[in-house]
Amino acid sequence: MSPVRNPVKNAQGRQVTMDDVARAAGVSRALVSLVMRESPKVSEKRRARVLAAAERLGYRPNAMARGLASRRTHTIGVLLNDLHNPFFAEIMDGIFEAADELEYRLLIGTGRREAAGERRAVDVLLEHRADGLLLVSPRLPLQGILACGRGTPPVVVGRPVREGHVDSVTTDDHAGGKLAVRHLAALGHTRIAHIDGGRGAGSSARRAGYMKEMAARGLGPRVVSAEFTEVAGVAAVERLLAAGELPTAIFAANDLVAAGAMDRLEDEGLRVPDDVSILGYDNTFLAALHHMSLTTIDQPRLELGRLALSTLVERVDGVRTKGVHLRLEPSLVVRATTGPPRGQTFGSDPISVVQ
Amino acid sequence: MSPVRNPVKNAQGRQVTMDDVARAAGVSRALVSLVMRESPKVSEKRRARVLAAAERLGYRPNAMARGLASRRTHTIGVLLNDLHNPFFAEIMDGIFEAADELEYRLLIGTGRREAAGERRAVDVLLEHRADGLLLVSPRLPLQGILACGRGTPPVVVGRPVREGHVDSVTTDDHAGGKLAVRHLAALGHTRIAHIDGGRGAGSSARRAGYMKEMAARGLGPRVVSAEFTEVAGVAAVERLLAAGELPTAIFAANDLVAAGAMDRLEDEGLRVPDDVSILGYDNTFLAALHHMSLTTIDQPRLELGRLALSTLVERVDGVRTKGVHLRLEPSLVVRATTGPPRGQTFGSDPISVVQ
DNA sequence: GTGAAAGCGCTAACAC
DNA sequence: GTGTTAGCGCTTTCAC
Repeated sequence: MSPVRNPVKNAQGRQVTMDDVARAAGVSRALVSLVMRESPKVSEKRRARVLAAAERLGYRPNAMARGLASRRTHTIGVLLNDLHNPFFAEIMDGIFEAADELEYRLLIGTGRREAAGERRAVDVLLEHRADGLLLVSPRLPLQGILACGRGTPPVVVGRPVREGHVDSVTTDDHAGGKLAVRHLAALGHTRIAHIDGGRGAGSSARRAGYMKEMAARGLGPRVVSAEFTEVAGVAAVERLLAAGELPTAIFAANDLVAAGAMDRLEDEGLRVPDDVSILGYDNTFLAALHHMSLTTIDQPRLELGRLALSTLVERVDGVRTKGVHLRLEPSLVVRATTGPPRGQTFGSDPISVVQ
Repeated sequence: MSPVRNPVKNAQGRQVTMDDVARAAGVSRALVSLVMRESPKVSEKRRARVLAAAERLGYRPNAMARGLASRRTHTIGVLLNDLHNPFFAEIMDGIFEAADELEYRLLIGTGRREAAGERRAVDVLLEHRADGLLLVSPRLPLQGILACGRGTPPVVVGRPVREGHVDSVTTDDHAGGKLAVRHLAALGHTRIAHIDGGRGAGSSARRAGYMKEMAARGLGPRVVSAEFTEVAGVAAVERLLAAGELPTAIFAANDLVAAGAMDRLEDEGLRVPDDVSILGYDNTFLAALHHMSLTTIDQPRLELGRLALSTLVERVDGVRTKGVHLRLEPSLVVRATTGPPRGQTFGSDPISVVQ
């Protein structure tokens, strides 16, 4: 394990360059370049000489010069919105993993949760000549996304995009919404409300799935509009309470909303799941916290991130030219916050996975 | 709000360059360069002409070429370890905020939680000629950190570093540990155990603070070794249980550990805080979840990240040459998981902030 | 204020 | 296998 090397200065007080290494090793600069790029057509003897000289001088290739000359940066620009939501942190985990494996660097920009900020952030990523763009649940209008398309391939994760040659990787949120209703209905619930995620990515599909499955079962839907935060969950339950329309089960837009909803209910002296069942979405580590033990719809977050990055790299490397739209399947994870409605013993085992 | 522009091709099928803009505007390339850098010594008329031409052609400056020529990238390399822990996600928030404001880009590398991985990641950041290095709770041995020092200034956040000209930004964890004991002792506890964070950053200082304050009060310490995760918290309580040495209060290394500990206790039929009080560390959003409502020691996470970045930029910009070691004060946040020990009504109000 | 010329450190043809 | 020669797109003296 050699120590971390570092761009050291040469005699002239500048950083060490290939020329310095070439001179020290008594070869030409081109040869050094070949060695650095691990070309097979260099004799073992010279390769060793060059490597030794590089090590001795503390040479470190200059990625910018390399990028300028080769027109490839091996850098992926990532547009990120909201690190607060653990869902995104977990997607980033997958992105990091795949980037590491495929030897790509990550340049990360954030849009401060506004479309205008995102535009500026994308601008910056493009100025750095990222080889590709990874847009994580962007708020950016679709048009802006498409504009990125010329020159630098984009892939959107977490938000369905059908148009253009923009790749996308998502979870089937419509199916997820249906899954949620099916589970609750199977437990015997008929009054199932949905607290939605407003204009957040994936929200409308989840809501549509909910609506569809409710209708299919002849149940009356009840949607409370909110957004993807805990406080929104609290407020939504407040409205339900105020309207005197408390359902026996609530399908929340995501785990954070579910947490907020649950808190508010418990404040009211209501018990989960005895009085009201709660179902979340995402299956972030939050839901898995033993203390929370939230029944939820799982999105394969790591896989989502990994797939997004590798899909992008395929495109960047020119392995593929056709657009793809990958859609992963959500799944139900039953924990402790859902059960049969009050005074009803439904089915055999309420804690079973219902597809 | 103009649409996202993008490096468009010129007549020769290459990206649009300054030369193209210069030609289109009927000026020299140097003039375009001045305009792009917002130099004041360009006539208003020409400036407008150049800007219009650039806009029309979809010109976007090439950050690599710029970096090569100017020897400044306006990019900060960030070494990140563990996005899982919300503590780091919240620090990143602060870093992003400050970077945005100071117009610096963030190149982010991750070490896969091992020192060797970190070394490689730092290598990459250095190859990209980041202007400075931000090391977030690095596992890297100190020597490696110091090696980074020549050429590229580093600042470490979340881990105390006294040597060399390495800047650091931390919370006073020693004080935090004392704060924790004081609160619990003031509530009347005498059997206070500490589940520590093992070799994690900040762990030893928290433990030392705990030890010191316990000794100062003539109390016998009890430390269970663990790490900064929920499962470690579960396991630690398990050991306490197995040893038949359950204390009346537990000071956990961080909020995740506290969550794990709490779960395990409740599984055992014990109630928090009636049977055992629990105190966390970090004050991540997790602790604030109403459902959790964890008493904890607050680290100013956003401030930590912001300060780290601005400190680094000061150094990069040459505003400062002396090393600094900033240490922020932790503070106690009382919520619902601490109270007087069983059968004891201590003091006037158990839910008061005790310094 | 403006333009010409010389690099920044590297890759990529192409000869040998 | 190895060296030579042009650039990559920009900044930066330095004259004018």
